[in-house]
Amino acid sequence: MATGRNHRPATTRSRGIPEATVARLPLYLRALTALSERSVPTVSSEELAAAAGVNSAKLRKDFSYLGSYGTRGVGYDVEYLVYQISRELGLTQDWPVVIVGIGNLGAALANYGGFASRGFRVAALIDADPSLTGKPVAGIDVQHTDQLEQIIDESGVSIGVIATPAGSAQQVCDRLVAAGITSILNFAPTVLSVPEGVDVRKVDLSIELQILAFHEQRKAGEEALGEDETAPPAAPPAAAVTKRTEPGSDGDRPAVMPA
Amino acid sequence: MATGRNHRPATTRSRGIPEATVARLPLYLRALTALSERSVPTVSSEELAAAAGVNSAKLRKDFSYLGSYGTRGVGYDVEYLVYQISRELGLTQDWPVVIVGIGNLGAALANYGGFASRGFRVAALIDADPSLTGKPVAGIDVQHTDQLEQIIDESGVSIGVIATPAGSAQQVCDRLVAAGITSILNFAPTVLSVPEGVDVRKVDLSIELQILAFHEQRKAGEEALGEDETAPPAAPPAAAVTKRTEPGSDGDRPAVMPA
DNA sequence: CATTGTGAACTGTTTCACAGCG
DNA sequence: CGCTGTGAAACAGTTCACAATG
Repeated sequence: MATGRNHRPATTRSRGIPEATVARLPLYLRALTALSERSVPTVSSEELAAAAGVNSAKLRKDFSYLGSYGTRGVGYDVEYLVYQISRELGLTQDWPVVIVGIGNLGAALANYGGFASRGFRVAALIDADPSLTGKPVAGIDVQHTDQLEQIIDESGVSIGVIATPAGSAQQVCDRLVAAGITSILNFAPTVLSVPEGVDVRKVDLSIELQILAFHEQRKAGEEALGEDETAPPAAPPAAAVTKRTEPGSDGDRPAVMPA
Repeated sequence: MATGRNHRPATTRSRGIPEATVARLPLYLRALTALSERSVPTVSSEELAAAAGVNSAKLRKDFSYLGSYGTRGVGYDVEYLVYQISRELGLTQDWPVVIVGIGNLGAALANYGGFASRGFRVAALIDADPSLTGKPVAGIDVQHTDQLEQIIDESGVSIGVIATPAGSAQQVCDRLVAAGITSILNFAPTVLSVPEGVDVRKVDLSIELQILAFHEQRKAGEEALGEDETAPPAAPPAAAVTKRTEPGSDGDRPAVMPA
């Protein structure tokens, strides 16, 4: 899900390039990089699409927003495309990143290799726990939250990663924003509110699992419907007992379509 | 990003409920749970929407797919909605999960609290490194990959989390699927291919950062325009010249710096 | 009479299908 | 001829705006 904004026009065709396309560029880039390493000179939309896990029409449409970088009858020049997409994504420059919250997750992120691979560089690690201060994680000394503003100011970071507990996320976010950060990757399970102009993307394990559970449940229900799953506990709308759009007399029973 | 399928009809209105809506249910559930803990009895679409970070029309539309659970002039009964959404998401049942790849990330996931909170239970931890076998992580002994099939068979797990290096992800995926797993949450930076009927969702740090970098770059470019941006900096498709690793002395010049 | 529930309009995304071109 | 690039059609998701109603 592309968050980025909270309300606002939302999907605003960034710079002519649709959000959905932007979200796929990194995927293409990864596939292209692999081809490049194998010294494959050109690739067709069909092949590249397969490698990236999308269909070829979508890929061609996506590339068409970047310009006409292919050669009809031949395909795309791998190196050239790698460069164009990198440039488009802004990966030809260095992006220092600060990670706040060096718990299990924060440490894992700091150690994550793919991090450094594409122009991203961990510029600082920050945590509120004084016992961590000065300790090295992934080769970088953890600094104390008190220094947050100063660190951001000095390192010129514009991307912040929040890996703190949910309870402190908004506070950390506010400080990051006040200090000049304009892009945030949030791993804390909370909705962050930020001022206009600041982008937030979130990664939420528990949400992903819940979505999987939803589909998993459907699969189970399909093969053996007539299931009664869990009891019909829950109280009805309580108070005025309200009605029940009532799709079936037994009320609760899920399954049946909403019709 | 809502993957789930690789090709296929994609967004298939699951059980009448649009994918986009399903993806937001966990968000509503979280906000509702917080209200419930504060013993708030009812909530309006406006209030709940604000807490979940969406707009109220969207929220009402989303809820309308679940049924008519609100009361006009009043709002929604918090407890009742919590139950209905939980049931819809399949969270009224227990979902054992197996995590494969107990490196920094896998360990962080195993320790992640929000994991257990909503019906998800770490049933087993698996890693290919023999030196980890038998060692406890988050209170659970790591088991060796050799046991994978047996573990899955015995624990009746249907959701698998892949936190291995990219190189082994597809292989692990294949084994999980062969052993009966039908939902996979993939943290490895690779496109997994799975047979029809298996859901895959991916969480990819580096992709999220690249998307942020794209927007960040635009912001930088905006404030200092006068930029020609569309300029044909890099080399043209290089008809037959191919290779370009060399972007050109000046062609390189990326946008201004983000400061 | 505040607030839900929802048709209808709209905006964004995907897919189709084929003209254009190397 | 093969493959790209792209209008146009189809589809999905969001927002509007208001009638229905507890």
